[in-house]
Amino acid sequence: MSDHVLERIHQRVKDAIADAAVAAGLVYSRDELPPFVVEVPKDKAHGDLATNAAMQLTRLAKRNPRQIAEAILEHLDRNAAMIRTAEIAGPGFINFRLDKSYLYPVIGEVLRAGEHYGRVNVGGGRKVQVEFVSANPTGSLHLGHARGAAVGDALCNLLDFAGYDVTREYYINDAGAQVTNLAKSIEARYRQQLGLEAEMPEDGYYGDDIIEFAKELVEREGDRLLSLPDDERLRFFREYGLRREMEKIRRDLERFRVRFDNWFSETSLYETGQVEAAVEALRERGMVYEQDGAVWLRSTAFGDDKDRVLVKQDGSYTYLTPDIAYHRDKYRRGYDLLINIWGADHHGYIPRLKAAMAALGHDPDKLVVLIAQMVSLYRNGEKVKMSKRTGQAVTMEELMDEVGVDAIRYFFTMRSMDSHLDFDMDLAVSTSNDNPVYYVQYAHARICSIFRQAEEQGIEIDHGKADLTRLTVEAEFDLMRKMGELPQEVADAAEARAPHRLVRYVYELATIFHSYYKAERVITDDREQTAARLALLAAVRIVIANVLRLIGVTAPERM
RNA sequence: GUGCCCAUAGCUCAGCUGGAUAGAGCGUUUGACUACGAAUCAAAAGGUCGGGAGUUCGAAUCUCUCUGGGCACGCCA
Repeated sequence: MSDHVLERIHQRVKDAIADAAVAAGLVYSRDELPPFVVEVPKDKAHGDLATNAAMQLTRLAKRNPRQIAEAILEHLDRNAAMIRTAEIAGPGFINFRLDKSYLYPVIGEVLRAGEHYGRVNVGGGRKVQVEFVSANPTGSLHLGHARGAAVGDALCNLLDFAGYDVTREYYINDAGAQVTNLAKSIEARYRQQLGLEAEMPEDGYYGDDIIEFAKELVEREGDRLLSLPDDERLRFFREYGLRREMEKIRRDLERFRVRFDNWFSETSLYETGQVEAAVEALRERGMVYEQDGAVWLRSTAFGDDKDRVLVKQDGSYTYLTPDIAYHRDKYRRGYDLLINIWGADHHGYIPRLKAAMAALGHDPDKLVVLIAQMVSLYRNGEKVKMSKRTGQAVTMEELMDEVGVDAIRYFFTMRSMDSHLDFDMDLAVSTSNDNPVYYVQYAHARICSIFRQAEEQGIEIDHGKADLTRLTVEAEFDLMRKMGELPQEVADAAEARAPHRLVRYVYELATIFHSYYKAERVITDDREQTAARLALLAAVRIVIANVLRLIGVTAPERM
């Protein structure tokens, strides 16, 4: 039994239908009933609640849906669930109208729960780890990372709100060839800053950040580094580069309001011998073989299209091997669920990683990889090209400077991960009426404004005393119903791992509010009605603020 | 060639664990500021849900197939 108002009433209606179906002889017992839903119909003309029960029963009862619906209605106990009218519609839906007073308790529930309103426990305290962003420390975070950060953090907030025990993790690829490349890139830039001839390495990093680091080094160290022995110099650039890149990444993410619980270093896997141990573990399980001087993983035995090399001919590991060790470590840390958020360009990597986990004897279904599709940036109506070679890319920092964190997070969270996203700079920057971020925030600010007004007029605010039956306007019931749906919305969005649903929800709530605000005056001479309306809006304000918080957007009191 | 994602209004996208007349924003057109904030509201026009076949009481949603686009297919990372 749920402790949320709306779910309770849904359940009562559902029980009444089930009892009626038994009483009508459609089934012998409630256990035999096929699954059916009681939900708020999309079209308000269809009443407060509707059920597809009659349609679901067609096969079992061997009658047409409308006849079944009639039989159910004949035996329905309307008093049990505040049902005023029940009628058959369309192909066999039963539409219910309830005594509107069933919605009033929503307000009290929201006001009591406050910032916790909407919290549910579908997660049951299960431990879930979400790994996201995990950008290589070889350059600045850019647009794609920003999407991963926004969606990942919103998903974490959502899962937490849905009753999961969430850990946010960032995997730092601070070992491997790309870090050597970083060191060489910095060295080349350093020499260039000193006015020397220097070629960038083959797969060098061309970002402005690297040039900045080189300038810093010239200022601080002069040309001293040139005289260091080769290996020592490279190590210096490597460590300096890693440190500075990670500092910048942490700073950008902090500013983006994303905080990680763990920063997991790839290097640490080598230091603790876990990479070797992972290969050994696979070997013991008979999952590897040697061929052409390399060590191969039998990933085809677990659904991959080809076997994968773990140890190259030259004795070094492939990119996959430490990643296997890393995910093996995750499994061993005892999470119930592991979620990775990756960019679409890595999706081909999923089968081999899952195969490796299966080869280690882990349940591959515990690892869920969510793919966020690519982002295209538009500016002045034109697509902005991004190039790794020339270092041309819009960084997350520039984006935050130009657009602001609220707008970026809202825009990236509002779309499904599955869809390619066109990020329109001009729209996101605009403070005009076509920017949906402000639409929702404005609703919140407007409510705050009403309360400031009430305070100025010396109106006593005590929501507990308010007579809610003074709320009789249609839009008021719409607001209550919408607020009452939040717990279910959170549960559904969490189950679907779809934070963008929250954005949709809060936008719709804001729409109902704006419309209501325009049509009805809150503060009037009618003190009783004013008190009731203030109680309602206090609740709406809480719900908007809660959902905005989940998607990482602020709820300003004035704008 | 193979795999994954996508195709819904002029544009950008929801809706996809099957349900009623397919929705929203932008853009277009028409209205609303002498009352709590017009970053707002009211209304209109706009659709063969990429094509075809199948599954069933019912398909934008599930299956197959074709077309078109994106991304991947290394002893790179």
